[in-house]
Amino acid sequence: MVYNLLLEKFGHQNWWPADTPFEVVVGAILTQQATWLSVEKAIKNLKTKVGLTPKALATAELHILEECIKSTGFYRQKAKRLSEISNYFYKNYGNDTSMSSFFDSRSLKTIRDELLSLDGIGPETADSILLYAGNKLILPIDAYTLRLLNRLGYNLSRYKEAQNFLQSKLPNKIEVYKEFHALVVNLCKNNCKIKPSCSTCPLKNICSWHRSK
DNA sequence: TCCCAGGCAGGGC
DNA sequence: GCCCTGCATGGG
Repeated sequence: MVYNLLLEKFGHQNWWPADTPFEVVVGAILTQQATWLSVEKAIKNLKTKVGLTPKALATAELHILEECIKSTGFYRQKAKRLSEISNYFYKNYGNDTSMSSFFDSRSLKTIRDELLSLDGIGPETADSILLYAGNKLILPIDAYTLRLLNRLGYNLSRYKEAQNFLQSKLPNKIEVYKEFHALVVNLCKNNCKIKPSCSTCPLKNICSWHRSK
C-alpha cells in the first residue's frame, strides 16, 4: 500500500531530531506555519541563549524568547505560548526534559485532553507531541495528509475521520506511525508540488493527479 | 514579485 | 459544526 510505496522510494526519514521530549514540544509549537529550517535556527538560539528546559523558558523574559524565535514567524504569539506552556509543565511536572511524569502511567485520552487545554496546542500539535515526544500510538493528521487522502479518492475532510481511517489501515506500531507522517510530509513537499505528472512520484499509479492527466 | 510553510484561536453564522 | 481572519517572517 501507500506506506510501502513511500518507504521504498524515500527510505527512512529519521524524523523529529531532538535531544529530549521537551525539545519536541518546543519544536511542535514553533513549526506551526513555518519551515523546519527556520525552526532549527530558533531551537539553536534558545539552546545557547536561554536553555531548553521548562524552567529556563518559563522564567525567560518574553522579548528574549521573541528574539530567539523570530525566524519562525508569528513570533510574539509563539513566544507567549512557549512561555505559558513551559510554565505549566514546570509548575505541574517539574524541570524535567524527559517529561516522564507527564507521559507515564496515565491514559492517552487524559494526556491528550491536557495538551489540548493549553493555549497554542491544537489537534495536530497535540498528536505530534504524543507520538514523537511521548511515544504514544497516535497518528498526527496535517494538511498534507488530508490532501493526499483526497487525491487517492477518499473523501475524508475531518481530522478525526481521517485519523481513524488511517490508524485502521496502518500496522499499529509506533515506528510505522512516525515514519508514515514523515513520509507524507516529504512526499508533498518534494514531489506533489511538481504538478502535472512527475514520473518519479512513487504514487503515480494510484494518485488522481496522475490518473487525470 | 508573490506565495506559502509540518496551525491555532476566536469570531460569525 | 464549517468558514474566515489575524498572527509575521524568510526562502524559493
